[in-house]
Amino acid sequence: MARPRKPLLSRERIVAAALALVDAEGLQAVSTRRLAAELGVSGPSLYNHFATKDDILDAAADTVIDRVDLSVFDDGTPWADALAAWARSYRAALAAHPHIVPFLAQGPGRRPAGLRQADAVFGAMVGAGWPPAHATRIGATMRYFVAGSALGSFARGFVDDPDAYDPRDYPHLGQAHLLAEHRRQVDDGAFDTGLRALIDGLGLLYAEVVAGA
Amino acid sequence: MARPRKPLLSRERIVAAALALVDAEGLQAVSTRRLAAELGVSGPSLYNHFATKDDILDAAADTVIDRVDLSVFDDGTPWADALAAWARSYRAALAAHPHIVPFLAQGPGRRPAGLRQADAVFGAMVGAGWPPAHATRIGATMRYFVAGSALGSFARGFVDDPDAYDPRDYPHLGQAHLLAEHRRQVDDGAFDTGLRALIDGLGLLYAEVVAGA
DNA sequence: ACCTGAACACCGTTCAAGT
DNA sequence: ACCTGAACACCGTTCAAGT
Repeated sequence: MARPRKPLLSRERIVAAALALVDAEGLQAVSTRRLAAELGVSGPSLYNHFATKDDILDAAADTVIDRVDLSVFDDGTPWADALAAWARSYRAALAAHPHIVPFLAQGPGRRPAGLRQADAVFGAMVGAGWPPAHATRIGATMRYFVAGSALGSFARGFVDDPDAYDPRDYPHLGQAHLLAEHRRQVDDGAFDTGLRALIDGLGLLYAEVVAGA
Repeated sequence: MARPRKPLLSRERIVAAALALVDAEGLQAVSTRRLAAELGVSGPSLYNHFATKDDILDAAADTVIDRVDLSVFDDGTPWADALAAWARSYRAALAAHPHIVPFLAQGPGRRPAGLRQADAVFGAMVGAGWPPAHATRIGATMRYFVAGSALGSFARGFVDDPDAYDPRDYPHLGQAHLLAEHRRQVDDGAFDTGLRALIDGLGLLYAEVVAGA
């Protein structure tokens, strides 16, 4: 049919279809031909709107990050509570699209939402009295923890096959295979415990660096 | 030449060559044909020793994790110091092979070293008096943080092209493009700050959960 | 400007054939 | 048992051709 009078595709439609496909069938289901088929066009058509396949996935990942709630950094919430609320919103945004997390992990790429996030955290921490160098590190630290927990949690977990390991090799993990079942609870618990420890630890540092001196 | 009298390949040789190739040229340089060429054989030969390409990369990743020093969990080091030493050794092991980190992030797969690690941490924390549920969470929390920081640090960082973002979009990150340059320092600082906060926060929790009650 | 089919240079993996 | 070349069913991407 060659060129239609009204474009069949748009960046928005492509990104939405890519994210839907990732959600439904996982990252490896996304090939340019498959994605194009999903959109009712042929493979090369996508290259009229994006330079590469990775750019498409970057844009999809950006829409995920863009749903993270940053309003707590702007509404007078105390810094420690704001960090905790942000971390929970961040985790929830990733949990809503677990299959794209491993792609996100491959590097920030060209994703403006990540920068907006870094900017909001940095501004709020400096506003709360943290020295700029600390503000940068705090934002990064929280990202590390949330990203790491998302990977550990949502990326497929421990081997489900109990025969995969001999309990004698892991004296303390006698029922380790149960972890596959109870994984979600372990992960949620670890996230809560770690988040609390991080925030409390930063509170101690704040007393020393900002309130003290 | 068909079958040689002495095998040309072994799992060890394949894994070593795979890790060397990942280190030298990155994950995407590893194709079965390329890896086989590096070993002086043809592509399909690898399938006599591994079922899939991912199994090869899993084995390579396992050798990386296997270099993490777990001795601090067995030599009477106080639990908090042991956790910190382990985290630093873990980070150092990943930093030595930065290009394999994104693969590691795709899930634990079949990597016994990861289980040995979880077992050692769990055993030491329980030995220090932590309730088992907490011991599990602490191990996971630390893994989240180290893995997240490795991804944030070693996976290629912020966009290096200053034109990629308009400073007006990120009011607090005026010289954000400098982050590319100073990234290593920021990452190391964030790791130190985060690790300290985590350990200190866990210390508070310990006082409440174990020492108190 | 935006879509198409054909084509290029790859992939991971299977398999029959060789020793 | 362990290697080979040929083959299958794919890839991401380019490009000339069509409107």
